[in-house]
Amino acid sequence: MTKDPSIEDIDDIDWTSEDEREIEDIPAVQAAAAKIEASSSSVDPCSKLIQHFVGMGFSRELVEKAIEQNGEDSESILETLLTLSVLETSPSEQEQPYSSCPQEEPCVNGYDSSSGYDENILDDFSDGGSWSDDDVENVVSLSPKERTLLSLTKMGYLAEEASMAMERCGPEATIEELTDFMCAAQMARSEATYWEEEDIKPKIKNLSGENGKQKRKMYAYDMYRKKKQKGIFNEDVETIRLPKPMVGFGVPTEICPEFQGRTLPEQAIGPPYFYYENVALAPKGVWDTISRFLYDVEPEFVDSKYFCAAARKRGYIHNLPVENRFPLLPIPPRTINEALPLTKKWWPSWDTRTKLNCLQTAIGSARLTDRIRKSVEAYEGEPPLRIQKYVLDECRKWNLVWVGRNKVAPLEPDEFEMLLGFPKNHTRGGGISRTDRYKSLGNSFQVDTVAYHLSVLKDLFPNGMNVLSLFSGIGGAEVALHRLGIRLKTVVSVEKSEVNRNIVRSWWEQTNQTGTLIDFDDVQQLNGDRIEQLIDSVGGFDLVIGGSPCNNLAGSNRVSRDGLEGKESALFYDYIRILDLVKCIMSRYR
DNA sequence: CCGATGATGAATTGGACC
DNA sequence: GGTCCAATTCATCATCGG
Repeated sequence: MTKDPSIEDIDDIDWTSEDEREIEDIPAVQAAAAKIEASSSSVDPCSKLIQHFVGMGFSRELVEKAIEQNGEDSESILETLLTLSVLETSPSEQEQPYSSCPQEEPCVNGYDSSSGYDENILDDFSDGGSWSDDDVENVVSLSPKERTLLSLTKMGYLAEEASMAMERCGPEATIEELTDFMCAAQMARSEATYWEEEDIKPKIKNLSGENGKQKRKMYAYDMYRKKKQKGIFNEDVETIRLPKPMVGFGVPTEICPEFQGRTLPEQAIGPPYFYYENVALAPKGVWDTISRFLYDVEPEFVDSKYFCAAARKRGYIHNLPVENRFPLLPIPPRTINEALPLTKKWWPSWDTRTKLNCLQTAIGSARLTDRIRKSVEAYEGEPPLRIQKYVLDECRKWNLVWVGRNKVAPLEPDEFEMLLGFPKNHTRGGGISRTDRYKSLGNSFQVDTVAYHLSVLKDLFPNGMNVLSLFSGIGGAEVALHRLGIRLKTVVSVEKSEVNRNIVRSWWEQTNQTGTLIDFDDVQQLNGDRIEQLIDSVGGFDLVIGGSPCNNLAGSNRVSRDGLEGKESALFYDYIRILDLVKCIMSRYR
């Protein structure tokens, strides 16, 4: 192995300390909310108005001042309050005065997976949440605009920012549209080379116009900027585009031009390293949201057809270096022909497939393969184009391969394993049914693809790694690291399915691991205390890796493709919750 | 109860064409 | 621009037989 210049100084890994940003991002409104005094029993006509705004989280002094200036026009009072509260938190002591994305909420507050997003916030309010009971009735009496504003400030946005966004996006805008806008605004601001505290407003105003002439690489920023240029009022919000070809920051086989490194957003830089995965073809806007919550890191979209004989279009968001990657050896067969040599003999010339489609959780039925056999059998030589098209369409849809004269069949579970880069029989036996094997494999990583991305860790951690593996499934991440020759010191694995946990456990025991495997069955068990305790005992995590459930995102789901807020896919918010906790706790240790 | 099976489209994107 | 066509997709559910 060639000596890489970066190997020598492992201690110099450029982790920027995060110590500075502990609690500075608490918006003024929240700070004010913390010191709400008991409501006065006074009966003067202003008191109701005062209570009204105090209920929103503004301090009493501020409210009185605002009323003094504006009389009883609640609209203008609100404007004044917003301005005043911004002034109260002078940005002078803040390195990033306008940090606004929700994930920057200080970890002392922890994360509530059911909140932190959209209208769930409002539900939290009616439950009391972190607000005192006295506020509840005030909150209920708020106008829709004020409720929205309150939601946003509770999410961690500055009141002025939220107000600005509401102004721009119009009265009908949803919370998501508003957070989108503010995130875009934050990105635009982060472009500014210098930050002058006295011209906050001009900078914000500048958002709608053109900003910054400096040339940069083609990143998400540009897409957000394009979105803004097209006009924020447009219904169609521009989403993150999938690259074509789908090779991410590079694959070993294809020559990938025009990519020369990337610069990560400051907040994305570890420790720990993190690696998040999900389906590339998610409903509109999903990847924008995911990216936003993962520190605005641009997703790396890769199709595993560049690594094996089956397609697998996935998005990966990670903060790993992208230089000097290397593939797992041996290089797996790259065509159907090479991967399944026995099919070659029966493969008709008019079936031009060289790659399989995505390996999914369900397989084609026997009845279907029978229909196909009959329709092809009816002809001596080549069937007519109409039949060819029918057969090919079904073969593509169900990933069928030719296993005999006029006979197609779905792939076997061990062929799934091989194509996905797992050892043979990885999911076999030990009490797992055939149906469950398909399901577990269909939901897994393609090991070669993930390993290629993780390969940069080998030189960074010559003594091994501590890994926090969320939604582990059948252990794709663990297998990838192991096959890279990276020692696994401690793996904390979270996986709901018992059969999957058994698979990983028995793999662990069969591969002579020298480390420790700790598993949990529920992400909810990983609260702040538990994570702190784990970090204490293992000495910190080097990598947080996982792909959260895709069932509510995947195209094959005809029943509940509900997006990121779907029942299972919403567990994404547990990923970021846990990642954020790890990040915060680790930063304290340094 | 468990495991296997078969029926069940829509969303999204890109390209060709007008 | 708009419109059509083609391709693709880490799935869910009721049901049936053991």
